[in-house]
Amino acid sequence: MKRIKISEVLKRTTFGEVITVMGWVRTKRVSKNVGFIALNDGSTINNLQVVIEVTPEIDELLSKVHTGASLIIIGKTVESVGSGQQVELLCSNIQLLGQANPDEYPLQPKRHSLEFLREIAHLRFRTNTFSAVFRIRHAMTFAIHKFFNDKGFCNIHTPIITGSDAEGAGEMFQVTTLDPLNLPKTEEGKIDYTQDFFGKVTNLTVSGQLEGELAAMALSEIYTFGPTFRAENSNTARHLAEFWMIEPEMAFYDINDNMDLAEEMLQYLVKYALENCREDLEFLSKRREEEQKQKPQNERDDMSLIERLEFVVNNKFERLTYTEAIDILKNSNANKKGQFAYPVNNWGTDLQSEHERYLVEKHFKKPVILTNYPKEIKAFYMKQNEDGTTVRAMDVLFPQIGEIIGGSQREEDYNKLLSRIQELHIPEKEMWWYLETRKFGTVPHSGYGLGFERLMLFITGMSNIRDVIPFPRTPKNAEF
RNA sequence: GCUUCGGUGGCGUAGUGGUAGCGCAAUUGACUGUUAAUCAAUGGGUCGUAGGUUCGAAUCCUACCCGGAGCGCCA
Repeated sequence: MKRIKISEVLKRTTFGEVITVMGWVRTKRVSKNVGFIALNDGSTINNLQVVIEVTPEIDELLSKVHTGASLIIIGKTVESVGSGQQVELLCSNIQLLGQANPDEYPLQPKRHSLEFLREIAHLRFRTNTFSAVFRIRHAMTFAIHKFFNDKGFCNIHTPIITGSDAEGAGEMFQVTTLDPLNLPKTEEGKIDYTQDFFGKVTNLTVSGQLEGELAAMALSEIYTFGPTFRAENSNTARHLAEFWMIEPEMAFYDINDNMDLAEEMLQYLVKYALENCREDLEFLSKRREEEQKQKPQNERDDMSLIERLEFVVNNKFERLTYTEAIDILKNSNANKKGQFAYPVNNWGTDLQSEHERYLVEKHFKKPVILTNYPKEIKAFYMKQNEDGTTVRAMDVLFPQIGEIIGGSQREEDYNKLLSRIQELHIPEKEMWWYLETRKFGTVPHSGYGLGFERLMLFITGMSNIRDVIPFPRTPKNAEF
């Protein structure tokens, strides 16, 4: 008989049908005449209660059924006698697919720490928290494609292996098939990469932006959604060595169009989660509330997870320039009282995490978009303003996580772009194809990068980025 | 990479010089409907690793490994 998913069974309002379900045991409670199994198949956070009338033969089988075991159950849907669920399954046949020895199976019906579950990432999908997180992750992936598709954007697959070492976004992982114990050498004694697989040095991409711009110069509005790799030795709850990034690039968009798109997209995605992942969000919201109780009063959230998501959907983001932000920070009580580890004195220095958090969480109490940063602290490809000192960059700052989006209007003027490349000693020869877009039919254009896992942190209320990607890659950790 | 806290049964932890205790989970038994059931009993630890100090080390010292938080780099 065909398997019916538990998410479907739980929606039923008519009873009496004999059906087959399959799943994993969450808990088992057996007394003399009746037993209960909470069965979960991952289709929903909720379990199906299976009711079993205990006979000697069944009792023998049930003694092998523990938390984590997999079962096929054939039974009749009945209206629940107990509270806690509407429908339950009266078991007529039970088949044990796979046992889970309780002496070895690490997930027992009790609270486990996220740190412990991270060490058993192969099994953590089976917990409520992680199944909820990864169902939401899927929904967000789908919503991103839907958002851009509905707007007529074209999804572009940019390369994962890149021959360009000038993407300008951080340390790279080298890709090579050379034997490290027997490297071919040139006459000068350097490594001879002409003998490597691609005949040159190649790396894993740190950004698909430059290639994305090429596509936007013909298709007008494109986006990428792929993995990116940074070999930075970053040890924080907000960084991964392998993460997923969404990078739209739009021809004929100026910085304001860019901000409008970023804001509309973020609100769309949060709204999509609220409308399509309600049960999982409610579970995570409660989970976070429990977690908050462990913290001192002054460090606790002022809103629940769901309230915070609703707040973002219903309020415009605050937009201001870097210069305005510096003024606010300089004149803030926090600065005057010396509460910042890095006091704000000078225009021109980059904002620290504490400053971004002050603006978002204390001053405006809503998402903030900062624009027009000093050119010295931003990338070479950003459009230079007429003042000669700032560029049309934009950072979207979110509560709890800080920078969720970084973007800019791109410099479309060939000569200005070239002189910036030369000033920063970026290998000009490597950039020939990028420069040619400004040589032939250049147009004003803009784009940004959204860190997918940072979005996931915000949506799920999880506090460590390693808990919103199935198999996190961080310094000294590539298990599984 | 820096700062800081930590590593004790499967998990969460107490124990700051005299050779380990608690809670949860597990196991067994009881219970005619439970909701991470309840009640009773039982088993389980060379205290991260290596070295040192001491009559004696989970506890003090040194080095290393691993994890958390914060910072830097950024998405």
